[in-house]
Amino acid sequence: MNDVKASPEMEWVKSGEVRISDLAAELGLTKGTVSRALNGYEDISKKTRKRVMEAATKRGYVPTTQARRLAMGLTETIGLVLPPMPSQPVNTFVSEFINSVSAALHLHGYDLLVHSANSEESEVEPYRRLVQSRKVDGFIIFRTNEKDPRVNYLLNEGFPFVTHGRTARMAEHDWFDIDGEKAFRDATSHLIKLGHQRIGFVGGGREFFSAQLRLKGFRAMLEECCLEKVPSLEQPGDLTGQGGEIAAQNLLKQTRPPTAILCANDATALGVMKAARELGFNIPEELSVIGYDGIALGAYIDPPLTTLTFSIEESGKEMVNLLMRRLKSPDLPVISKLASAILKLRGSEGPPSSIQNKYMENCL
Amino acid sequence: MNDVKASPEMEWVKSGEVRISDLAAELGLTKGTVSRALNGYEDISKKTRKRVMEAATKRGYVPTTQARRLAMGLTETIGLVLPPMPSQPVNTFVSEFINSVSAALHLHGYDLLVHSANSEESEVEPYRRLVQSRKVDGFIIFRTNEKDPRVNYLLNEGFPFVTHGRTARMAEHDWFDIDGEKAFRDATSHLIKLGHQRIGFVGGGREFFSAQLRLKGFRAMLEECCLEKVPSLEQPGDLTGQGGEIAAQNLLKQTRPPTAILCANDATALGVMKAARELGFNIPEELSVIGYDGIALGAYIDPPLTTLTFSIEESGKEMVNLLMRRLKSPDLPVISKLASAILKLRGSEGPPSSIQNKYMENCL
DNA sequence: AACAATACCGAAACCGGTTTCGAAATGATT
DNA sequence: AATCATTTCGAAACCGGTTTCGGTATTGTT
Repeated sequence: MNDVKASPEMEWVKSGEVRISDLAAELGLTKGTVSRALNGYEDISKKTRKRVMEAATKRGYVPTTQARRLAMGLTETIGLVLPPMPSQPVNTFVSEFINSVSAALHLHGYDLLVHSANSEESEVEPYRRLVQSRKVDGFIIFRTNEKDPRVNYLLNEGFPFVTHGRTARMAEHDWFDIDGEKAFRDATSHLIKLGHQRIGFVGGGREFFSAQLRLKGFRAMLEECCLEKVPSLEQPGDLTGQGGEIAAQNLLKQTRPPTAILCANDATALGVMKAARELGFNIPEELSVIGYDGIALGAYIDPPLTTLTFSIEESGKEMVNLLMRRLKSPDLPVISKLASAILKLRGSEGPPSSIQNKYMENCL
Repeated sequence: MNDVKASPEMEWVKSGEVRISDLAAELGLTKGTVSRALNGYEDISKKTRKRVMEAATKRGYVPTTQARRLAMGLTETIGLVLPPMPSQPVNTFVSEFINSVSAALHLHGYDLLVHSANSEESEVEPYRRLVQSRKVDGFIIFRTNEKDPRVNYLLNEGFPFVTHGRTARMAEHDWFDIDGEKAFRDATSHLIKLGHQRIGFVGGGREFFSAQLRLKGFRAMLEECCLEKVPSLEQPGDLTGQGGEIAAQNLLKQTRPPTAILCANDATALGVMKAARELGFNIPEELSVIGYDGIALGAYIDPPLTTLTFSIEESGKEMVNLLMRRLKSPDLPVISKLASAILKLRGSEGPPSSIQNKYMENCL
């Protein structure tokens, strides 16, 4: 509580108007001595240290960040570049992620610099600028692609960073990810146990590594349960609601539509549900839908969206931990952390309708 | 296109390894001269300037930001503190807002520092820290309260900032806001023209100035259309889905429930719709619902949510413009900008059912 | 009491830029 | 060719801190 008392006689003290040289002059010391006193050097007598610290708090001295950082040769700042936003209906992830990253960084005395990507220029340009102008010490990267130019650039530069999501070069950099493969194995298994035999999948573009892994988990569980892989039931998407709509139409207009659809994310799932409604499919009676992301809003739609959820706060924290470790000792071997998503049942899935079930039995 | 050619012979040049003194030495000049040459001072001959600039681009020289800022006595950084997030289902506003603010700042050569608020400490503490350590030149504040401690603190300090939303002291600071009053006049008028006579309202807490203004618009239009103000039809909320649910239950369990409900934001509207479904009200046949925020996701639910929408991108841009103006000339009179929201009809509203309508006529 | 060891602080360099001031070189003027 | 005005650049201070190094003053040892 270094609050300046608001006594009437005391004129208002503007914050941060006092410099280290002012303090030094006032105390009859040199600024070097003041600096060492405040930073806990051992070669300062307890008496002077006390004198200095008291004067510092009394005068409300706070070192100028820019100067300190210049002298120490670091920025204590981490960069986060927002990928250009295609009209994604549900960007709740981004703000929560920023929030948790920022909070975690703060614990280490670091700041978060948020930069937006200009969609007209190269994807790596913002990174290049931030590196060259030495505005940041490291990066937090999310929404990785399998072959990610940002990762390539930073690896080439030898610049510290951590990704949220794996990449083709994941052996060369620290990363944090959600085990989407396992998540989709779980979700697929859940549907199969409910009795579903024809399960559709709406993925993300080939460029999204995580979406590929989710597809992989889906396929793996199908195979494990001896269900044949039907190519027409695997539809590509783009992780948006619109993409979900289109994919759902492709799936549901087939002569033998699936009784359940797994979606690579919640936005896609919302699009799928919309298309399903419009085509007259009741959810979950005639069609089960499961998403991925755990957006809170999924609980408010009808029926509430069953989804795979994970802790964004944990993601942020873990990534910051990885990055801080890397900054402290750049030569440590790369490490990674895989967290798991859990299936949050909310009601958009259920057993397939008996009619379809019988139909299926006849076919097999 | 200052890209380093990736010719095989050329060894990879790490970015930002060359300092201004290196350049100066290489050119046989002093760093002062190099600095002035690069910054377009008139007292440098065209020949030397050309020589310097060529050497700079060739060697990939980019001035170290920290040093430049220290020397020039500014941070070129704007702070944005994320308010502690209550479990708001739809935070899409925040990320879009950050994105647009960041992009706009970048055009002016400014960076965006995002800080998260620790809910355990005072609301102004993050601001105080950023001001005292001189990490930012100004602030972007959003989600203002009528009596806002952050605004009080910064006004007291004489520190530049712009708010998104009005406050009790709006005459003393620059602000940008959406005309929520007019927006709710429009929405109310729309419902009345559809034939609604009993219209419910779910607001935000008293602390949210903007929510109060929306209520004001609602009341004004009721009065203008000679509809009596029914206190029980005005329910408080907290701008969350849960708050919407509770408020809707209070409204719909009344003996004469409203035929339409206006909500202070979309999150609330989603909660209202959920509660309405659970109580057996069909939307929009038996109950019209209108929200505010224009979240894209509203288009994917059933029925699609009619809402008042505005451009977040414009908000960000305008606020940055106001702030830049303030930084450039601190003594200019305060100005403000009011943008308008437009009613986006998507289907969650319609004429009241005839039965209720007749019932109303009897009563009047 | 003389000497070595230690505690404590001042002086100065440094981080990497910007900006002011003055001097030297150049050009123009008569 | 001498004088004055300009052009052009070097020197140095400065921004506000941190850190190294060395010199006193003090303490401890015999």
